[in-house]
Amino acid sequence: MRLERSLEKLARQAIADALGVDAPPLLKPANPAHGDYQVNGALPLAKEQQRPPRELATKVAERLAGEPMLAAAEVAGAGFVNLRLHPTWVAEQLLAMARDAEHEGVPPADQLQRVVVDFSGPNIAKQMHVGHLRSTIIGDAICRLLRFVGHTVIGDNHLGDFGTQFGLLIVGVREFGSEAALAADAIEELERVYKLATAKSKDDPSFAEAARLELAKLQRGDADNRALWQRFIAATRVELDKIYGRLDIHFDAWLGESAYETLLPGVVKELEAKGLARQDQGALCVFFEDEPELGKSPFIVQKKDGAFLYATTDIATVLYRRDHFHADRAIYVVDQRQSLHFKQLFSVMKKLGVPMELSHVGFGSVLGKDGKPLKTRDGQVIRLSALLDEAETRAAARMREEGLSLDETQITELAPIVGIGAVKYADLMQNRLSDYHFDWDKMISFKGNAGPYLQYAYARIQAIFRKGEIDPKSLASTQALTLAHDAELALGKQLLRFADVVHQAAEQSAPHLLCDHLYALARLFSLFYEACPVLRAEPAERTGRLLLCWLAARQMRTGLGLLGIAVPERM
RNA sequence: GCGCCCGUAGCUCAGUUGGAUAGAGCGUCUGCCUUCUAAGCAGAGGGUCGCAGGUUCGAGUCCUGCCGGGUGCGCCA
Repeated sequence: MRLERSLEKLARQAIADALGVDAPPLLKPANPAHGDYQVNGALPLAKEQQRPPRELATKVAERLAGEPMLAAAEVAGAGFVNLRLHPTWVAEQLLAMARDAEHEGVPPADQLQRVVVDFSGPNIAKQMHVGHLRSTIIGDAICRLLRFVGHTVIGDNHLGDFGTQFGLLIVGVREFGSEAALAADAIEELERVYKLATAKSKDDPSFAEAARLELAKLQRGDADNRALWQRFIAATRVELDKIYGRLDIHFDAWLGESAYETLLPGVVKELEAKGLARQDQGALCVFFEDEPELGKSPFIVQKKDGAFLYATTDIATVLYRRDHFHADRAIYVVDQRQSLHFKQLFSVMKKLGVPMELSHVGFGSVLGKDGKPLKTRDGQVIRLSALLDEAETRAAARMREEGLSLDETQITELAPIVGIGAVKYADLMQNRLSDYHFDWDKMISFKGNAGPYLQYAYARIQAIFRKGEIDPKSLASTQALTLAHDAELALGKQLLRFADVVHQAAEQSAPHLLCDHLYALARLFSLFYEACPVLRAEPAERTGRLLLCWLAARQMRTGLGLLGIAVPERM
C-alpha cells in the first residue's frame, strides 16, 4: 500500500467536497512536531477564491475529520492542514503487510517496462579499479529496485572490448609478451605489455602504424588476431567473475562493444541517408545547431580514416536494445562527466525516431581525503580487488577491537558481509550526483549512519528471536496489534512508508532515499528497543512487539537487499 | 571562449521538486550497561543556506548578475 497515494486521494476529495475545486492537495511528510503529513493545497487556493487561507483550510480539515485513516486533521500556521494517522489504522496496515510475504506491502509500478540497465562496463585486459566502483554498485542497486517494483530488467555489462587499445596489445604481446607470464596472471601481463606498447608507439611511428594495422585486421576478422583477442577476453572474464562474485552482482547480458561491430556501417549509412550527419574536416559528424545546450561540438560517428567511434557504437547499441530486447527504456549508469555525450546521443536517437526512453544516471567522482581523485600513496589507481580486500581486513580488525563475543571463525565469515556492505552503503547513501569522499576511517568506524549500524539493528532483532526461541515465520499470521507506546507507533508508521520510498527510489534512480529510510528505521527500532521490552513484556503486548520486531527485521533485510547489501544473523 | 554541475554547522552530507522554527552523521561536552547485543540510547553546543538583487501569501529550493570551486568541449572510451 502506497501511503502517500492513499492520503493524497483522500485529501484531494476533501478539497473537492469542501471548496468545490479539483486542485492538487500538495501532500508532504510533515515535521513530526506537527503531524505525520500535511496538506498544503488550501494555500494557493486562497487568492483564487478570495478567501483567507485558514478559512479554506478549516473547511478541508472538517471534511477530513472522522476518516478512519486519521486520528486528527488540524489547521495550523498560515493554512496548513496537519494529519495524524490513526493508530488502529496503522496497526491494521501492519497486519496486512505481515501477511504479504512476497512484496511486503509494495505494489507494482503503474506502467511495467522492459528496462536495460547499462552499468559497470570494465575494459578487457585491464583490472577493475575505483573508477568502476560507483557504476557497479549504483547500477546493481537500480536493477534490484526496478525489479522489485515489477519491471523486467536486463542488466547489461557493456564491456570495453573493441577499442584502439587492442591493436597496441596485439603488437605488444608479440613484441614484449611472455607466454609464461600470460599463463600465470594474464591481466598483470597484459597491463605490463600495454604500458610498454603505448610508450613505444609514442616515439616509434612505425610501431604505432603496425598497431593500427593489427587493429584493422582484428576488425576484419583475421583469425590469429581474433584468437589472441579471445584469449584476452577469456582471461579478463575470470578476474571479473571473481570481483562480481565478491560483490554479489550478476548480469543478464555481457554485450561488449564488439557485439555491435557489424551494425556500425549501417548506422552511418542511415545517418547520412536521413541527412543527420555530414562531412566536416574529413570526419562524419552530427551537429546540434538548434540545441545550444549541447554545445557547438559535433558528435563524430566516423573518423577521417573510416574507423567508427564509441558514438557510433552507442547508437547501434540503442537500436540493438530496441530490436533485440524490445526495451522501453535504457538507463546508463555512467560518470556524470559524460553527460554531454549522452545528451548528444539521446538527441540523435530522437532525430532517428527511436521512441525509447533514455536516461543517463550520472554520479560524481570518487575523491580521496585531499579532495582529489582517489589514488594510492604512490599515485597509482586503486584496484577494486585490493579495495575489497582492505574493506574485509579493516572490518575484521574492527570486530576484534570491539571485543564482542565473536570467535575467529565468525569474524572470518562476517568480514566480507560487513566490509563490503560498508563500502556499498557509503557509496549509495549520498545523492549520487555529488562527488563522493572515500574515507576508510569513516566508513569502517561503524558509528552512526553506516552500513554496519543497519546490519547491527538486524542482528539484534535476530538475537531476540534466538533468545526467546521464536520462529519468526509464525508471526506472519498475528491477529492483533495495539500500538500503545509512542515508540511502537513511531516504528509502525516508519514501516508503512516503505512502499513510498521504494517507488520513489526506483523512479528517480535514487538509492540514497532508501538508505535514508532504512537508517531512520534502524534508529526508530533502537528507540523502541530501549523503551519497550519484548520478551519480558506482558502476553498482550509481547505478541505485538514480536510482530514489530519481525516486520522491522524483514524490511531491513529486504531493503538492504535492494541495495545489494547482505545481513548477518549475528554480529 | 562556449556548455554543464556545485557552494547548506568545524568536517562529510540530506533537504521529498516553492511550504511552518533549515535537518542527519562524524568530531566536542554531559549522562546511561546486575535488565532482549553499549557497533547502542538520552541530552547539550554548533548556521548571514557563497554575495547582491528579483519573482510571491511564502525562497536553501525558481529568475538575473557577480564571486569562488569542479568538470566537459573533432577524429580515445
